[in-house]
Amino acid sequence: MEIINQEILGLIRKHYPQIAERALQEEIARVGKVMQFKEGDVLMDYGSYIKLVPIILEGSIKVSREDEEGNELFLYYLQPGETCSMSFTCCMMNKKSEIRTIAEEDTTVIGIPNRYMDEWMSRYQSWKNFVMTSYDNRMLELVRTIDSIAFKKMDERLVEYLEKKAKATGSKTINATHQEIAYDMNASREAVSRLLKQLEKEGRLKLGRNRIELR
Amino acid sequence: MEIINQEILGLIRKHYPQIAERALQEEIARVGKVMQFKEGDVLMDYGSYIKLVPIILEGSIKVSREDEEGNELFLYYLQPGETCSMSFTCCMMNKKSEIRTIAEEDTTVIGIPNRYMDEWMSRYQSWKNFVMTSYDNRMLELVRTIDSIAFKKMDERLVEYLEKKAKATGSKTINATHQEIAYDMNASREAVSRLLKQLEKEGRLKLGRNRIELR
DNA sequence: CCCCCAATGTGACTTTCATCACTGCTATAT
DNA sequence: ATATAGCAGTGATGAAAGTCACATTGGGGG
Repeated sequence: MEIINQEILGLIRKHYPQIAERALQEEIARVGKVMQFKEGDVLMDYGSYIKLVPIILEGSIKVSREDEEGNELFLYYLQPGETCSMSFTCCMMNKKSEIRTIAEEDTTVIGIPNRYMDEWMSRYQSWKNFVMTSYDNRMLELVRTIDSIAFKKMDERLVEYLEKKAKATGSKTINATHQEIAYDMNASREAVSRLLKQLEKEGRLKLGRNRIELR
Repeated sequence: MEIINQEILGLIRKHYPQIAERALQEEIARVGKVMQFKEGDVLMDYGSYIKLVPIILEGSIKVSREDEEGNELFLYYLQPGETCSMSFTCCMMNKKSEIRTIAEEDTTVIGIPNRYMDEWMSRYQSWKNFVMTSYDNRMLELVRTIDSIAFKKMDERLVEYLEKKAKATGSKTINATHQEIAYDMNASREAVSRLLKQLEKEGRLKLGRNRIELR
């Protein structure tokens, strides 16, 4: 007999109030596999198959996309209370991953084996709602990403990027090189550097080596 | 007592083989409201609320996004056998629409009142799978749209656009002005004209007034 | 403490595309 | 048949951002 991990149960209750059924909470704590990732760890890469859907308990996960030539583009962050919608069907239909997920900071997730995904959909109202809402939130996030790259100039996009990154890590200080930011935005390092300098002149942030302090 | 529309039932069986349960097929035909749209009709606009989820039987629907300043961007087409995932939660949670959908050609859809959406999810395995797969396909489509605008230049994007449009209408001849194409791509008319001319020089298409013939 | 190297800053030039201003074409309604 | 309005072609110019080349800087390891 498996023992319910009380700590996990507490984290689920804290971050997933929308998962109301006690029986479901307990089932998640019982069958879910707790996984810890260090900053920079790759959870999922292009073309990889996954068997567990990650439900995020602590930390944050960066989701990005890469084309054939290796150009990369940051899509969005996943935070506690969220899950990777891309994984659902990936899991359920045994499809290859279309995205890459990397731990933005030290992160704890609970992996749900895919057979439960499906079973719970029929059995628990709140699980079904959770899954549906997750899909919808991700769609909306993707549409906002499209807005950004289709309608906005680099300076606006950069500000958005920095704000999202700050929010994801919960700190006004961002640790990243201009080159890393440029990769995420699919831009050139020089352009990012010049725009950051401009933002510093406007007093909106302060630059340091490997460090950006937002106001 | 309502009568099952045999024609609708036939169309459902034809375009939605994945909806296997006979009882579900019949229920769709019974409670669904058949709606006809003419080319150019707006099914759903920004900020509008919808009460019916459209399941496409015939024709095709153009889905696009507009920003605050009125810049527009084509996202993807919906075809028979597909549904508007954006509508699910829009419907179920009474949210405003984030997108605009326009009939690309004369189109027949069957509208499912939202209370059934939810009920069927628990009751019919194939409906649940259909909904989940739809979400996933749309996500993938959005990611491909992102690839396009983030990684590709106008010429490639234009070719992709033309190919999608031809596929959606099932014809190698596209009826559209350069201005309309420019709107969809969030580009300038002149740029579209010049690139089309270039493609014509390369022998990849033939230009006419309001008309583009693909090879 | 100094060296080294990765990170950052900067100028010059190019490419892509938008914008503007105008010309010319073609279908159709009177 | 002609006027006209919407469509399409074209050149000039400019802005945004990429690319290349190189200078400068600052922090950690020897």
